[in-house]
Amino acid sequence: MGVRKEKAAGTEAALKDAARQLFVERGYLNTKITDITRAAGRSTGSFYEHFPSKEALLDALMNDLRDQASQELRGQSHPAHPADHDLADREQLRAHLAAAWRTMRDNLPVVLATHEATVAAGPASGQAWQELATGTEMLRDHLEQAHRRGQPLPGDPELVAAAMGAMLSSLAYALLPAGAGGGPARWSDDQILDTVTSLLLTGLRG
Amino acid sequence: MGVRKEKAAGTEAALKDAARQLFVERGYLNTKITDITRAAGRSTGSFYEHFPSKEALLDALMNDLRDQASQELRGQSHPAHPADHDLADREQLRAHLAAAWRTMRDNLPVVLATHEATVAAGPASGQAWQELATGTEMLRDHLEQAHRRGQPLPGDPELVAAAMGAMLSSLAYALLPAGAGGGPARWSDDQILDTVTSLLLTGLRG
DNA sequence: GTCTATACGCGGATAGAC
DNA sequence: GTCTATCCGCGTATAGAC
Repeated sequence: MGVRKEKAAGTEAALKDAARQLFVERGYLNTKITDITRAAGRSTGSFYEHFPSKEALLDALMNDLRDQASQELRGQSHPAHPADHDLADREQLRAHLAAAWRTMRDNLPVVLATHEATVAAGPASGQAWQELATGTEMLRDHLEQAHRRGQPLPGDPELVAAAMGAMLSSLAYALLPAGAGGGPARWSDDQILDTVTSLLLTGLRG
Repeated sequence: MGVRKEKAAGTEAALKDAARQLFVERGYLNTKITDITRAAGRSTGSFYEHFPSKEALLDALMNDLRDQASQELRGQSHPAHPADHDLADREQLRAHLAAAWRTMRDNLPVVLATHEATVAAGPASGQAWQELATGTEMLRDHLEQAHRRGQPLPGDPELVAAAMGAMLSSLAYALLPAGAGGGPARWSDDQILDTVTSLLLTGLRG
C-alpha cells in the first residue's frame, strides 16, 4: 500500500471509496451517480456494471459494514457480547455509549447516507421507527433483562431503548459531520459522552 | 363553514392546505409541485403565481406557524413565558415536554417537512445542528438559569438542552406519523411523555 | 388569476464500439 | 470491463391565450 490504494483496488472498490467520501461531503441525496464515477475516475456507464442503482451501492456499503463488524467481534474476546451488562452502572453505560459513538464516527458516510435514505422514504413509510428500533436492539435486551431482575425502569424497555438511541444518533447527526455544530467542534467526544451518560443515568437531578 | 372550506378559501390557502396534507402522507421530498396543484384542484402554472418554489411555500407555512404561535401566546396568561421554571420539578418538566409534543403533533406537516428539508441540505451544511439549537433555546435558557442557581447539571446547558430536544424530536419523527411505529400506535402520548419525563428527570436509576 | 401547452435541463439508464 | 454517445422520463418553469 505504497501510493494510497490508487488503481490497485478494483473499480468497484474505487466507486465505493468515492461514494463514501462524497456522502459525507455533500450528502447522499445530493450526490449523483455521475459525481461518484467522476470522483472515482471512471465513466458513467461503468457504474452499472457493478451496481444497478445508487440504493444498491448503499446496500453494499452497509453489508461491508456488517461483515467487518461481525468479523471484529469474532476475533475478539466478545463471544456474543455479555448480555448481563448493568446499564445502571456508570462505567458500563458509558462504555456502551462510547462504543456506539465510535461506530458512528468510524462509519459516518454510511450512517449518514442511511439516515438520509430513511428520511427520503417519507414519514408514512415507518422506516424512521424501524431504523430506531433495530439500532437499539441490544440496548432493549439489556433493559429487559434488568427489568426482569427487578430493576425499576422509566417505562417500556423498548421505548426507553428507542429514546436513548434517539438522543445519541440525533446528536451524532448534528455534531459529527465536519463543519457542523457551528464551526470548530464545540465539544470533545469525551464531553459529549460524559454529558449524555450522566443525563441518561441520573437525569437532570443528577 | 358548511361544506368544508371549499373554494371559499383563496387559491393560496388551498395550495397550502393541499401541501400540508401531502407532506404528512408522502413526505416533503416526495411531493412534487404538480401533486400539490392537482390535490388543490388548480393548474400547474397557477402555483407560481403564489410561490416561486416549493421551498418558498414551506417558508410560508413556517411563518404561518410562527404567527399563530405568537398570537396564541399574546392572548393568554403567558406574558413572556415565566423563565423561572424549575425543570428539576417533575410536573413542570412534564408540562414542558407535553407542550413541545403537542406543538409537534398539531403542526406535524410543517415539522416533518422542515426536517426533511434540513436532512436534504446535507451533513456539511450544519443545518441539523442549527435546527436542534434553535428548537431548544428556551430549554437552554431554563437550564442556564438553573445552573446559575447552583443546581448541578449533567454538562454544558446548551449541550444538555440539545440532547433533550434530540430525544424528543427524534421520537416524534419516528412515532407521530400515521402508519409509523409498526401499525396502530403502540404507546399513547401519555405513556411516551411519562417515560421521557422520568428518563430525563432521574435517568435509568430512577 | 387561472388555464393549457410546451420548452428546458438534469440525471438515470442503455447501446454498442473497443 | 470500460468507454463514448445518446436516449428518455420526470419535474420545473415559462409563454401566452382566456
